[in-house]
Amino acid sequence: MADRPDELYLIDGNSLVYRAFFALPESIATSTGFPTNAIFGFASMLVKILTEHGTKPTIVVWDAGASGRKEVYSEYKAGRSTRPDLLKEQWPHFEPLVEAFGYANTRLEGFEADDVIATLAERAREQRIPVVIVTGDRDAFQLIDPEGVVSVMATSRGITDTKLYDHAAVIERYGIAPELIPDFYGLKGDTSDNIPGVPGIGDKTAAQLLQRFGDLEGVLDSIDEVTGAKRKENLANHAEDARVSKVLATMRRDLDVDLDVVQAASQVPDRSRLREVFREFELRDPLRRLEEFLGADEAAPAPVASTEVRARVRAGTLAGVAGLKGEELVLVARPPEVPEGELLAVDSSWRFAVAGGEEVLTGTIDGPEQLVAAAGERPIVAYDAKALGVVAPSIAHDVLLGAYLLEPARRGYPLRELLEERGLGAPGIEDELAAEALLIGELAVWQREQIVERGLVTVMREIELPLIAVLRRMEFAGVRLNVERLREITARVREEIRSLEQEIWRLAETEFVIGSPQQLGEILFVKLGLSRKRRGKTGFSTDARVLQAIRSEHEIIPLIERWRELNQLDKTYFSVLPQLVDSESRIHTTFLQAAATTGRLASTNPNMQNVPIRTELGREIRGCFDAAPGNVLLSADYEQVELRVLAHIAGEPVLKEIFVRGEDVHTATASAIFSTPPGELDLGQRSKAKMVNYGIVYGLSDFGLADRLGIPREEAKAIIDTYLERFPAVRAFIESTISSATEIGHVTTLWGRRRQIPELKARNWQVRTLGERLAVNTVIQGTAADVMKLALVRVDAALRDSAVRPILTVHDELLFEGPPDEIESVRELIRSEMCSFWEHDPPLVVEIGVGPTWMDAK
DNA sequence: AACGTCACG
DNA sequence: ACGTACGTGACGTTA
Repeated sequence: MADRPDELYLIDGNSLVYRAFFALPESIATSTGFPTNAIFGFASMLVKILTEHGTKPTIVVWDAGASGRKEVYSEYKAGRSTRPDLLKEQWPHFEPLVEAFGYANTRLEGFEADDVIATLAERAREQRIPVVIVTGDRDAFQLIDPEGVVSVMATSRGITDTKLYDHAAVIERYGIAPELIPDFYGLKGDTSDNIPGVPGIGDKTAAQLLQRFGDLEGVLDSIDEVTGAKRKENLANHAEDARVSKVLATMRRDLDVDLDVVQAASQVPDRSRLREVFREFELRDPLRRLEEFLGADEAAPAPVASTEVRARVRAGTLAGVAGLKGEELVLVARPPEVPEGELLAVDSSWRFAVAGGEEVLTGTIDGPEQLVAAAGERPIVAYDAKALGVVAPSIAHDVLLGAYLLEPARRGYPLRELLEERGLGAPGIEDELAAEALLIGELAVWQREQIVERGLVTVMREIELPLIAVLRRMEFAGVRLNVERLREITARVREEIRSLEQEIWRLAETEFVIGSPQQLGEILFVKLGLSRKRRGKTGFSTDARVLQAIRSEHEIIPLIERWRELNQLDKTYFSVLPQLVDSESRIHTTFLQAAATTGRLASTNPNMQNVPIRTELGREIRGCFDAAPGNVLLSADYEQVELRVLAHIAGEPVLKEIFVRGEDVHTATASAIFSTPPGELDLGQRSKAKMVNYGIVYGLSDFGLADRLGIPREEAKAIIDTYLERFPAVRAFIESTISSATEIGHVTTLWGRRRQIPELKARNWQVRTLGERLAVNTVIQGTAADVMKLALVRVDAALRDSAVRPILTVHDELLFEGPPDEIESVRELIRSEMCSFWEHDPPLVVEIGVGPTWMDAK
């Protein structure tokens, strides 16, 4: 924090404001409805810089023209939509905000902020004053110098996500030095500024060409040596475009800016004005962080909570709402079926609406704690209650989950869409949130009827609703990542990637982009003439199966396979996970409860459900997820849930028997279908049987099985026929599932979760057979999902008084963390909670492992 | 935005 | 006559 005191911050105002505006939902607004998304994002950014780097001399630069670029290229920034109205309204408020921070605003008529910043940075650099440029525009990287005087803080995904780039970081990210950034954009273009570049050249190719030929002119001079006929042609035809693009992307450092960088920048924040502005725009979270930073030495600020409602009909208070004063109530028509006092809606900026009696109270609060206090014991009806970030005491209904249970095959469930479909429009209330609350209420009423009608009450009440809080706690707990260990592996792997890359290029006799399936296909199947297998829409397939098939034809293949494996791990884990850890080195995924059509959960940002395990290196990555000091991990896996579910639902005696006896199911299946005693089977037969077992679950066909096993279709058909003969109840199950689904249009799981299967009605054979597979698979996979979700709810409840907590679920596995002795003492409790609700034949079996890391626990 | 590829269950 | 195993999410390339 207290690094170099005299670091100068140069902020590209336009860039950050635009980013904030487009990155944040338009629904962010004050309680009077004034849009504040850009203000919120911009302020958050400034607060972040302030709290993380301290009070620094800062200049915010604004656009005041196009720096003559339009004359160079008339289409410059064409196609960029004019400033939206919602942003226009916010525009007058940025500069006063900057002033309140004590920062200087500046602009130069006729020029873009970019060039002013470049000029100021250049001046500072000459005086060897360290500069940090804050912007969302990547072309600013060209200003970074090798001496480490000028660096760039770039916003990434969101708005407060930033990364600091120095000379080395740019090379690492782009493969070229900062000085070459204009050349780089000259080649690849920049869609956001409508800079054309050369068609067909993206990041990778541009970097590679520059590495090879030095700079843009070098590339254009050596077009003959460039690989690929099309690329050659494009370069030749668009050489002039590239030159113009480079000029457009080059920042001017020689403007006549009348400003003393040191003097202008050094001001003190005006605390009371800051508070005033933040309060005016109801920027609660940023204000809280700001207050923390400014310190408690000053007089305690007034509470932020406030309520304001336009359509005031009568005044009153709502008992039990803590921390709120001076509310005004709106009288509205409440849907009579919504029980009194249910809290109806909260949005992401902590505005809320409560239906109480015949009133709806709207207002704003500070955050989660206050919401829980305000809700008290009253049940909540919300849209995506988990996303509120609070573990609410009682959730009566969630319209997101309701929509999901009613139509699990949909892609998404945006609230607007759900309301629109029900014909729920504006109810004539001015306050938007109050209106939304009522609409959600009405939607909830309708959904509840439908849920009853379709037999979904159990799934909703016993599974999905109780699960919300459990998932929220797991997300909140997170999983610890041993960053040190991960870094060691990273270094090793990147080294290997580099040498593989060299070797691959050497064998190919050209430096191509290995990660481009198109270029790789060209090399393998045209240049090297290896056997072509499948084709995709755009060219030859080069996927793992194809490579496997032609592995012996050329020594380059194994290298490519290895490169793919390593490169994927590098990009997906090594370069991402360290960015995601919190201050305690923990990673927090988000579980998606309304995503998978079968009823399974999904996980995102990061996806913790596809962390590698099957390869050696994959296991090493799992080994990086460990328990906090003084704790261990416990992993509890259901053994063969899906096949057990199949055995139960189909009522298949032979399959049940296998499980009851505790035999290896694949070996036993092999013995049955090959009519061979288990002891005389070879490994190939077991793995064939395994394929068949999975195939059954997925809705197999002879064609698919033959393809996977690499055997003739007749043989595959024979295997399947024998299987279905030996397990006749499975055949009956498949047939009856399909015929009933065709008749009634849907299938259900053991707990009543339901999926509509319109595919079965399709005229197209391909779609119809897909429907048949979906029908069978959904019953099995969906029931297994029910099992896991129920287990989670039960185990979580059983562990309420324990120091052991669930932290992850991966379809048939649960991961827990806790002190070793406690872990031992709850081990059997976990097992029994996971199995005892399933009083069926065959029983469920759980395998438990304990260890310091996720890998050891498996 | 579409496609290809690949990680998991 | 058709030419596929089910369910996810993340990443890179290319258009």
